[in-house]
Amino acid sequence: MLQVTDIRDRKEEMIAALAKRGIDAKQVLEAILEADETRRSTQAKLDETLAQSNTFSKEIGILYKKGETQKANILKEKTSQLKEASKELSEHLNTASEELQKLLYTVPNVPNALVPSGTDENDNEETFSEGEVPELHGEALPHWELAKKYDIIDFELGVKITGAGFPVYKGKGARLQRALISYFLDKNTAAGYTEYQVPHLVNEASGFGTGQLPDKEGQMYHVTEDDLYLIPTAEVPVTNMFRGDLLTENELPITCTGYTPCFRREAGSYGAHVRGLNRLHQFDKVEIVRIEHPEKSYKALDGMVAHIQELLRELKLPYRILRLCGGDLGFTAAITYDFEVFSTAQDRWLEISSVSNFETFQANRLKLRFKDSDGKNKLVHTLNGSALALPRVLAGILENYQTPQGIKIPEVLVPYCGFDIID
RNA sequence: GGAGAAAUGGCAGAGUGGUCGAAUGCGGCAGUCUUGAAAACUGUUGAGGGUUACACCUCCGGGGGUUCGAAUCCCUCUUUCUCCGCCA
Repeated sequence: MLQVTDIRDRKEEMIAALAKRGIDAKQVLEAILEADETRRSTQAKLDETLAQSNTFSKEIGILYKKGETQKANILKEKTSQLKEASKELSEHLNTASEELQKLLYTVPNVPNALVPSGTDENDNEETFSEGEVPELHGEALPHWELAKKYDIIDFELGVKITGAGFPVYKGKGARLQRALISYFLDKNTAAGYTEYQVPHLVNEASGFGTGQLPDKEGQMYHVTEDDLYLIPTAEVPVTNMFRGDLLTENELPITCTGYTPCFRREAGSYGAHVRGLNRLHQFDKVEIVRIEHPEKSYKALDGMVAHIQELLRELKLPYRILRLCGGDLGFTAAITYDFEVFSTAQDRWLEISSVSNFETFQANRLKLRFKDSDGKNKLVHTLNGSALALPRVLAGILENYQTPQGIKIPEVLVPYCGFDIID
């Protein structure tokens, strides 16, 4: 959620930046300013009325003590009238605040200066690529066929017990996945992130805090009986641990990592590209989250990018980094870098990480602040990234490491797996 | 799931209708003393909104109500604790 004070100060600048998303925000921002104006003037009137009635009430108390009931009764009458006025004003205030809130919820985050304008994924900017695409002997198989051949992932079994998009990992497949989780968590904690295990269901307030609600409601599984949501990413519970906090400057940065399964309804996203592990309703992910001083958040973002690069380098997977264009940028992000691994067998790039700086957009919803050196309360910047999303890394490994003898295990994972080939 | 108790400032803990935003203690901060530190003593110390700065408004778990006036009374929700039941 954008800050109204920001809109007041730099409306034109924001409109120009939002245009990179293909949005003309002029009208909405002006409507916000207007709604805010109404809200504030109503608040002022209400305060005034309450102040008057407070002083009267105090006087009444004093008059009663003196025994001057008649005078007190006159004041009582006056105060009753004020009370009615204040009731009306506070209703106005509520509607004005709701109106403002509703408008604010519709505006996505303002893209950072680095974000290219563009409408879809074709306009994303490749900023880096590294790693060798392996020479595959004979016919290279896609991972869903490899999974079957070596009996390590059973998609049909998942369909039987739950439905499409809920695979069952088996034997060395399950072990490889567990190895990856451990490896990622070890690397993240070694880089200074504190490991957390968090709930996999969250309440409504948490969904709002990180911006999944109300916009993407349809993407989360909703347990209506208890009004809880299955998390679509660890970002939600991890970031919300700090919801409403007022931190001291020296508590920053806060850095967390956590492994969780992620649940996504993916309503309406069926098609050619969703085979195998490419798109699932339930998948595992190790996430990193940072809560940063606003002046340091972009440096932190670079650090996260470098950290994820190291993971991919160690796994020896060919990858590239994209800077998302305005049109492809998520609602809450100011800037996002996507990491993609190339799969030779599928001849396509698979997204395995997405790293974003949300600046104050989430913090404003979360009311997550810190006290700066001047003693003023300021919103922090929040950032997060996948390190990494498991299924597509798994797919990348299966496809890129396949040999006639079997699937080799990346060297760094061998100690975690306890074997060096799947055959 | 059933029965009971509770929720107050960073923490502990008073306050049961009227100058209560809230006693007191601890902690924090500043000062005196000291070569320095500790101890002792003195002062200060909740948050949000608003204002150039004041004024002023709001906040005693959340929401609603009674009243001229609520931390205090009523309703409701949530959470915590104790006991019972069930259970990985």
